[in-house]
Amino acid sequence: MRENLSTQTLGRLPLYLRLLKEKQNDAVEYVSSSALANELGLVEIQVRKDLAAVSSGGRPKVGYRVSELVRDVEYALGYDNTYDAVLVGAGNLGRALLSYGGFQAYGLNIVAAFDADDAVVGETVNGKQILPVHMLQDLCKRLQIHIGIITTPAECAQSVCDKLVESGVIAVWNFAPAHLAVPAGILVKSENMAASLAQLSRHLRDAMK
Amino acid sequence: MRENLSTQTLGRLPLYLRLLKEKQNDAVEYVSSSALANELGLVEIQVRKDLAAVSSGGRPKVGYRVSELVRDVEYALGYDNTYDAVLVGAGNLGRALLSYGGFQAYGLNIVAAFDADDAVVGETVNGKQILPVHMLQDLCKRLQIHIGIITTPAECAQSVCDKLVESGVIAVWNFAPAHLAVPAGILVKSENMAASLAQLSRHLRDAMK
DNA sequence: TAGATTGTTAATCGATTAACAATC
DNA sequence: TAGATTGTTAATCGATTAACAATC
Repeated sequence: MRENLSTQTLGRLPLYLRLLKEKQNDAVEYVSSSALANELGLVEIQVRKDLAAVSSGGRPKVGYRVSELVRDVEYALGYDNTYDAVLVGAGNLGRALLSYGGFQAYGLNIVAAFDADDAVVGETVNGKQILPVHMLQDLCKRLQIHIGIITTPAECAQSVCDKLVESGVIAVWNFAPAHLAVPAGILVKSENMAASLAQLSRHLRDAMK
Repeated sequence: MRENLSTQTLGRLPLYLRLLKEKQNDAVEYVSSSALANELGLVEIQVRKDLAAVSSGGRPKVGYRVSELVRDVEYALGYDNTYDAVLVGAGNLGRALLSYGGFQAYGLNIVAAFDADDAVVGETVNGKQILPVHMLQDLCKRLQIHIGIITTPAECAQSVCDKLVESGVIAVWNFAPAHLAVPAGILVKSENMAASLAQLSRHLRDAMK
């Protein structure tokens, strides 16, 4: 059970977790690497490597204990803690994330949203108030918010990011199609839907001809 | 200008494109690899490698012609064609994607949505009708839809995917947290928000102690 | 014991980075 | 010409895969 996981391994852990919880529901006690690999479209040796990185291991001939694996994977994913977050930019995407609610399971709790547009300020989405953006910094500091979600247009993303960092945010989840520059020690994770779309488009073009 | 791009390179192309278009707006004619690298937080040699893979190249001492690069990158991304798509699962996330509208710029046109819940069937989101899911296959075949977007709960994702593939869809954009098995030749691109969240959670936990 | 399954060590593969040559 | 910038070839690095040993 190492401390440092590769980004690749970390990215596969949620897939394992979902499947493991399904097994748990079905009262399955042990699972083998080949079973997991099969259901997830991976190769078994990769599954073993990944699991070895986060868990204390399985038993030859028996496999891995599901309950143990669930616990270890959840710990590795950081889902054992819950963190408060703010969201900036209450447009379509921002509202969708506010409404979604499923993030709780991942340890993320959005406490408030902010927008620069007075027309939407004051609204409530899924029990979360949309506040004017000038209140952003004060609230982050007061509530000691450490995660910021950016769903603004690309033009505002950097300045919003700067404000968040200034107010104590150390992890930024960025949905704006912009590169964000941050000081060392701050993590920016950008969702890159354009990249996914590009893969789809190319596949289609190649398949069509 | 090769035909086969690595997934990594493909993933960076949208970042270049956004920046290049900004330059174009500002009437900048030439740009160097170091300028691009700087603004995107990359190293210049990587920028040159990426651009070499999609464009016929720049001029020493001058740099790359912005207009040429925009054209070549767009082509590489497959944004020169527009493809019709259907969306299945008109929940929070599904509606958000329907409303978003920004996908047009990436060559994606969502023509209709489907849902299993009669309560939402008949509604219109952003001019797009929500149809009952039993009409899915017929419509896909009739309109020759080749892209399917899955925003259902995880439990339904595989069966929806099967239906899409049966009806001629060859590229699937999957937002459900589930692994989808498909025949050879079909591309599944899964958005993995849980993986991003895991990175944020871990960073926070590490930073906190 | 034999066989299934995990875990470790080595080999391969691909992407990134470095060094340097080519060019305007 | 000199210097800046691109492009190519080689080295490094990390992740995946393969071979095989350990274990129940």
